[in-house]
Amino acid sequence: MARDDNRKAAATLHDVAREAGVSLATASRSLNGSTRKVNEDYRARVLAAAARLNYAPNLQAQAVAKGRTSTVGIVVSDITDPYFAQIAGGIISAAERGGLIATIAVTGRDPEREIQIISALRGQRPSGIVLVGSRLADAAMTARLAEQLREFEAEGGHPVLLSQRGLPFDTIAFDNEAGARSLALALAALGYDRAVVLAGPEGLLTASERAQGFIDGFAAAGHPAESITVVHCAFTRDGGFDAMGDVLESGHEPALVFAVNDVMAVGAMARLRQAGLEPGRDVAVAGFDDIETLRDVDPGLTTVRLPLVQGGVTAVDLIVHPASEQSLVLLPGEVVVRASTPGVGAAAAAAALAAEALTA
Amino acid sequence: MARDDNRKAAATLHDVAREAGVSLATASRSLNGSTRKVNEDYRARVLAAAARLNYAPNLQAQAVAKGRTSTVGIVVSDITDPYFAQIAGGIISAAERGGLIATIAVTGRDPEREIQIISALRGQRPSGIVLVGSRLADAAMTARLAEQLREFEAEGGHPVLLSQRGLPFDTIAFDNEAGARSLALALAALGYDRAVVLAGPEGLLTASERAQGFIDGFAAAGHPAESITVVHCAFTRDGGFDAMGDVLESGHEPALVFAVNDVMAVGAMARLRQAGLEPGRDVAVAGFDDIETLRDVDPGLTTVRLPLVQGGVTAVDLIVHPASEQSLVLLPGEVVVRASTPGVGAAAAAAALAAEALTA
DNA sequence: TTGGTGTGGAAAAACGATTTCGTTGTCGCG
DNA sequence: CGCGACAACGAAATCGTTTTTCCACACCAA
Repeated sequence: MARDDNRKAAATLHDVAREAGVSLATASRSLNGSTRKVNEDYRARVLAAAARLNYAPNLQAQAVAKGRTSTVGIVVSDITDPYFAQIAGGIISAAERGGLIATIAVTGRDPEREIQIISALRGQRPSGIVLVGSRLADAAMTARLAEQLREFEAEGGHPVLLSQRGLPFDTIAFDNEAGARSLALALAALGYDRAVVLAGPEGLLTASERAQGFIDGFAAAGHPAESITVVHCAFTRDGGFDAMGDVLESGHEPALVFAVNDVMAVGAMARLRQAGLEPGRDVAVAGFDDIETLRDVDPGLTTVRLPLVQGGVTAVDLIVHPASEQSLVLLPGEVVVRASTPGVGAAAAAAALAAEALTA
Repeated sequence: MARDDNRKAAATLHDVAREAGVSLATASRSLNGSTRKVNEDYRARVLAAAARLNYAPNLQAQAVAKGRTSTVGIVVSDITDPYFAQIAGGIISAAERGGLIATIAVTGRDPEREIQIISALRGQRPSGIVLVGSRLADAAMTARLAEQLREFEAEGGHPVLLSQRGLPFDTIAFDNEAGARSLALALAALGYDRAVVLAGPEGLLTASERAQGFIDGFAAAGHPAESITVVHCAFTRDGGFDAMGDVLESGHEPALVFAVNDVMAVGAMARLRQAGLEPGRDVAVAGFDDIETLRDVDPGLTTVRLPLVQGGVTAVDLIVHPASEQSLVLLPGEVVVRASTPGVGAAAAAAALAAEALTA
């Protein structure tokens, strides 16, 4: 049979009211929370009628009547990237817990598209928008984006920036700089005194914060800037892979490679293996993020664990319970040392000894 | 300053019309497609006014007026699982290309919650719902779910099932059985004649299809059912890890382990290492899905590549261009042999030789 | 000039909810 | 018995759109 037969319109509140023999207003009041009370008999009648008709309130109509929706818009660069997936997971589950519907859009890392998306999202009149991902150091673009967000805010919406600082809105950021600095200190303590930094694209704030933090940490440990070689590349697995290739082809075989995110680190490890070098033995590798899916790579990847899910949850919190003033939440990372950076020389021996003691 | 100062309501179509000095109808007709034509001068005036006021049409109101939205609802078990993330990525990008907004909800693998979500989603009046994830072999639950989906369809919505067969709606499925069978044949050709199957939870269709396909393939290669040990476990990384642990603790050290998805396979590999066994050398391991993020694990994981993104894209296609009859799309997988299953004995030597020839 | 036709614009009626406000009914108290 | 207070119901206004209806006008052919 063809499929648009026996199409029946969805039951409306009107239908429910008629079925229950009450007025529209009463039906509305009994079905959806209202400040006013309604007689228990009536409420029961309405609920029964609604169940009988399989009634589901038309959210769009509710939204028009109330002037606002219970939706939160999520904007990410790429949902297949586990970094964004984990953050989005936190946002979605927190939203559902708070009775909000999550809407999601992906920018593909295109700032122009990002602005379009925000503009389109405004039409949805969501109660909040969570914009996650890094900002490029492009002043003109940033200004246009800020303009859209300001407009959204003026209309009563609540924009939250996640993992990107510097715009005048509620912001949740991971402390990339401090995390990278701690990581550098930890690695220096393991005896590393030179490093190659796969630094991601120039102008991408998240990436440059991490690179800079690492350089600072190394400096604090007494290693001058010259001990570090910075290589720029895409912020992706392939970026790490290719950049590692460039380094190797330049004849350089580094003792330590720091990739500014885990996905890049994995790419770099793959490239090392392709060159016959074993990560963790011939070349130490460290990453950033502590992506869950990558916790089982071998050798275990030294990295900085970020509370990604918590970041998402906090963002929704800010939307549901807005503070009276603009807030900035800075979430710290935590260094996790694993087998990919075993250490060198005396420091390595000491570290191994400590590990031994720990297991015993 | 406190933040709800100078809140100005969003510009409405009414405002635009007044600003442009035309009627509401004219404004509507010039901004959104309509059958009737409008004078070019007027249209220009309206467009200019809209831009000036930074007008974004209220989608809820449009939806109420038109009786339908241009939204597609996505329902997944867990967005942080890369399997779902990749599918969702395909859906979202295809939706955006088609001018649809994507809404997303996660069930956390709870069938009860899944039904709730569908019901709530109906209230959004989306043009389509893509339900991705496996069905449990629970007849009562399935019937209730089908009831909700039927209702949604009757209201003019378009439900699509992705990666789960057997319900009377448009369906896109991956050919788990054939994929697993091919994998088993390939592994048998490599000389493996016994295997442990980490089979996921009992009653989860995707998992059991893969397990059964593998058993069939092994049988087709001449190895009887007794050559396979089936162990049930959760469909997650930890499930694979724990099940592998159980196997090892039972004193069994298998030559080949087939985990019914990649994430489980990675868990199993981690557990093997913990027991001092090197995957790919001491124990061969195979997975299923060919998750992108896991393509760089070492040793490379033998698996079956599924066109996950394409599955998502196809689902949206079915929503945008509905066929007149119910359709079933079966997407095939492709066996990818990597270093985690090097082969045994003469077969291994032959395989290595062939590989050699290929590189030369 | 007249009648038909095609095109554009203004006004009003949906759409499906919420919410305001007026009406009715009940109860307690003197 | 009458009055006021209070609770709860229902009619109608409202939200921001689309869509229909109807009117005005220009153009064309006879």
